[in-house]
Order: sequence, then C-alpha cells, then structure tokens
Amino acid sequence: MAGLREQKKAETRKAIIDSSIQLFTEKGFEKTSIEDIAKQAGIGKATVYTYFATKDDIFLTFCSEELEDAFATLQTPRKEDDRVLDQLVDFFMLKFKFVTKNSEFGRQLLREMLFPKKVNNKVKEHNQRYFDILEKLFKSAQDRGELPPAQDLFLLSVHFFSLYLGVLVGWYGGYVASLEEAEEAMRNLFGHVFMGVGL
Amino acid sequence: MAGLREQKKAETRKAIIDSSIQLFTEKGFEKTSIEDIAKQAGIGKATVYTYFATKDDIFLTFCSEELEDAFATLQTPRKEDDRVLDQLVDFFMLKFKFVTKNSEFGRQLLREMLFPKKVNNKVKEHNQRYFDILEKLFKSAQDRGELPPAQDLFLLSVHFFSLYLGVLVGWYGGYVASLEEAEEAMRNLFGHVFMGVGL
DNA sequence: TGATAAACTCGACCGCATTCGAGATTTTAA
DNA sequence: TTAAAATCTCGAATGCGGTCGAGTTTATCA
Repeated sequence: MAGLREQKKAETRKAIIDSSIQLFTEKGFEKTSIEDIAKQAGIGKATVYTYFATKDDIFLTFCSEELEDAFATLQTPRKEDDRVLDQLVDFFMLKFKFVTKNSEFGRQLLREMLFPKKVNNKVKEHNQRYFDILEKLFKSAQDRGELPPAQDLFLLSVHFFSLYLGVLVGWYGGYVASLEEAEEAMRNLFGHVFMGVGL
Repeated sequence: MAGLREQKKAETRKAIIDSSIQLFTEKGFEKTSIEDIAKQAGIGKATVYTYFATKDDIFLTFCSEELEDAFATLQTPRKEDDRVLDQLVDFFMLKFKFVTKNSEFGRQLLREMLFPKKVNNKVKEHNQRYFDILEKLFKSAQDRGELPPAQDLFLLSVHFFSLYLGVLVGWYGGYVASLEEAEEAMRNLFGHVFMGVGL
C-alpha cells in the first residue's frame, strides 16, 4: 500500500494542530506544554517535533487557523458610500480588536510575525492577503476620485500598515488605554496622510 | 558602618551588568545562560535574581548601556540647512543602522521594547528621550517655516516613528534587503506625510 | 555589647522546551 | 517473500530559566 505512511502522518499532524488549538484557547500559549499537546493528541512528546520544529512554529500554525475567521470579516465589502478614511479605520480597527482581544496571544503573535527569527513564508502570505485587500480598497477610492490615480498603492498600504503598528505599539506600551483612544489615534494619524502636514 | 550593604550591592550589580555585556557581546543573548553570567560575576545563580527579575530585564539594562552611545550620535546637532525631511531620514537611519547592526540583538531588543510582557518604565524613558529630540527638530522646522505652527508635534513624532517601525518590520520580514532600500523606503513614506496623498 | 530582626546568598530543585538514540514500523527491491 | 534500508516513534536525558528555603551576614536598638 503506497500512501499508508503519508496518510498517518497527515492524521497525526491534524491531531497536533487540533489539540493545540483546543489547549491554547483553553489555557493560553505559555501555560500549554508540549507534553499536554502530545498527550491530547495521543502521541509521544518527542513525536511532536517530527511535525513542528518548535513550539512557536505550532503557534503560528494555530494562528493561521484563527486568522481565517478574521479574514471572513475583513473581506465583507466595506460600505461603499464611506470615505476611504473611514473604511481604513474600520479595517484596521477590526485587525486591532482581533489582535488585542487576548493580550498575551496578540503579543506573542506580533512578536513572531513582525520580528521572526528567520524570514517566514507563512507570514509573508498573510501579509500579502492583507495588502491585497487594502489595494482593492484604494483602487475603488481612486475610481470614486478620492485618491489621485498616480499613487503607488503598495507603498500606501505599507504606510497605513505602519501607522496601525504604531498604534499597536502604543497599546502594548501603555500609551493607548482603550479602543476609543486607539481609534482616535488612528483617525488622526491617517488624516495626516491624506492632508499632508507641510505648508 | 552605614552604607556597607549598599556599597556591596552596587558592586555586585555592576559585576552582573559587566559580565552580561561581555557575554552577550561574545556569545549572543540566547547562548548566554544565567549561570554563565553568575559564574563570570563570581556569585551564585540565584543571587542574580536578587538584582534582576528576569533574563529579559538584564537584557534591557544591557541595552540601556549600549543605547547611551547611540544617543551621543543622535544628539549631535543636525546640519541646520538641511530640510526637515533630510534630517528625519538621517535621524531614523541612524537608529535603523544601530538596531540592525546585529540582527539577533536588534530583534530581541525590538520585541522587548515594542511588545513588552508588562508596561515598562525603562522603555518609556527611552522613547521619551527620542521623542524629545524629534520635537526639538520639528520646532526648529516650524521656526524656519517648513512646518505650519499648528501641528501636534507629539502626534507627528508618533507618525514618523511608526513609519520607521514599518521599515524595520520590512527588514526583518525580508522585504527590505539593504540599507539603501531602507533609506529609499523611508524617504518615500516620509514624503507622503509632508505632501499628503489626497486630491 | 548582645540578641533579635531584616536582608542577602546560593545550592538544590522544579517545570518545560528541545534532543538523543534505541527499538518499532514501513518501504524497497531482488 | 524477505531482508536490508529508510523512516518514524517516544521514554529518557539534557540544559536552562526561574523559585525555594535554610543558612549566613548586616542592621537595629535596648
């Protein structure tokens, strides 16, 4: 029988992911040990390392599954009559709420995604999907005449993403204490970009 | 004798910091164990924890010492005839070079500073010093008429800081591969802010 | 000064991520 | 079919961050 091993491996892998999702959700990342995961998945502790290089690696896979839900929300078409500024604030506040919903979870995720130990394609794919959504949003703003057609939309995406990061850092650093403050900061910062601050 | 204990404590503390600086520099953060540090400082492992709460805490103190050097450079008066945009690029490129000089060091530092496990005053002080420099820079730009006097300078500092973060994330994510690319990205993003991208 | 309190030190210990390596299982090929 | 090669499994061992608590040193004050 050809694929016996392959099939088993796939099953075991799925068992590890499922167990991780359950335990991370129940007890959080740091409180869940590899042994817990192994036991829950019905395998030996060392076997986990055949499938995932490190605990962080499992975490990122866990996040992928979680983030799928977020995408569903993020991709629902924005209200068309909103200004692009409002759409952007909506978009990033959704991300913001998702990431900060569980503080420990968000911190871990951000550390891994933004400053990974080595360049990580899983992360790149995620970012690409976000940037695609943003570019679509900007394109339709151009069609409505809210944005000049000459803008480099990727760079613009990076710009707003950076501002979103800034607000997140403010949150984790204790400068931004509530969702309201976060939204206000975003709106002000985003405003700069459209109006410019020069003379 | 009154200050005997105080004095000893100060000496021990200094011994820990010196040992840490030496070992972190020699072998890197992750390869240096608390036991290494203790041995090098001539004390017991557990004693280290009388002076520093966690290994991360030692790391941040280590960084403070390192960052002092950076401040010396950052505070040399910018060339007065530069445009504020050039001054900003200079300023943030210096920070950028400093942080990315040693990739592992920078990653660890950024993770701790930007997404700390709990709000950290040491970090806040650092940021305050940076923001002070930036605000001074903006003020003199206002005096020269390069910036309208009504701007909220703190928010403006946050804005540029966020863009700097974005470039750093690009670096660690493998999108920005060289210092030249980093500088170009910064210049373009900073440009947005002054000109605005609206119609 | 002496004795009680306060603070400091550190070897031993704990929990956990990660690695080792010996044995079990599956594949390959004759 | 079968036996050697390749791959997979997992209990045991390792190394490290962090804590505990018993013993030691210093401070306090009658």
